[in-house]
Amino acid sequence: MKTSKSNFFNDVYEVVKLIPEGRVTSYGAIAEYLGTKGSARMVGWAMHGAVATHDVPAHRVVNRQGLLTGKIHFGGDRMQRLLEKEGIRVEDDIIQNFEKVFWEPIKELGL
DNA sequence: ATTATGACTTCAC
DNA sequence: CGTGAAGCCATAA
Repeated sequence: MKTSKSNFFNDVYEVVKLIPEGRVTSYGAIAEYLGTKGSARMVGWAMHGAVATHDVPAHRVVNRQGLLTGKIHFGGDRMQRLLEKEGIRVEDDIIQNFEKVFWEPIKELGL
C-alpha cells in the first residue's frame, strides 16, 4: 500500500517534530538534512500539509531571515503567539536572537 | 511529458 | 536586513 504522503513530506514532519522548544530552524536547514538542500521551497510546501495533517510544530520553522513567512498560512498571529510562548522573542514577524534560537538538524541530530 | 505555482535561498544594489 | 531578479525542486493539473 502506498503512503498517502510522499516520503519527502514524512521526513520533513519527523525533523520538525524533533525541534526542541524555544528553538527554530529554517527550511533550507531541513532540506539540507533531507539531502534536498536545493528544495527549501518543498519543505515549506510539506509544512503546508503538515499543519492540516500532523501535529508538526510548523511555527518553529521559519525562513533564513527569521521571518515568520508561514504565519500567513497559520491564519493570523497564531504562529508568533506560539513562538513567544516558548520563550522566543518575535517582533514585527521577525524572530529576534534568531542566531541564538536557531536549531540545525544536521548539527544537533548529526548528519 | 509540459506548464504553473509555491510557508525558499542566494546574489546584487 | 529592504527590495528585486534568478535558481532550484516537488506537487498538481
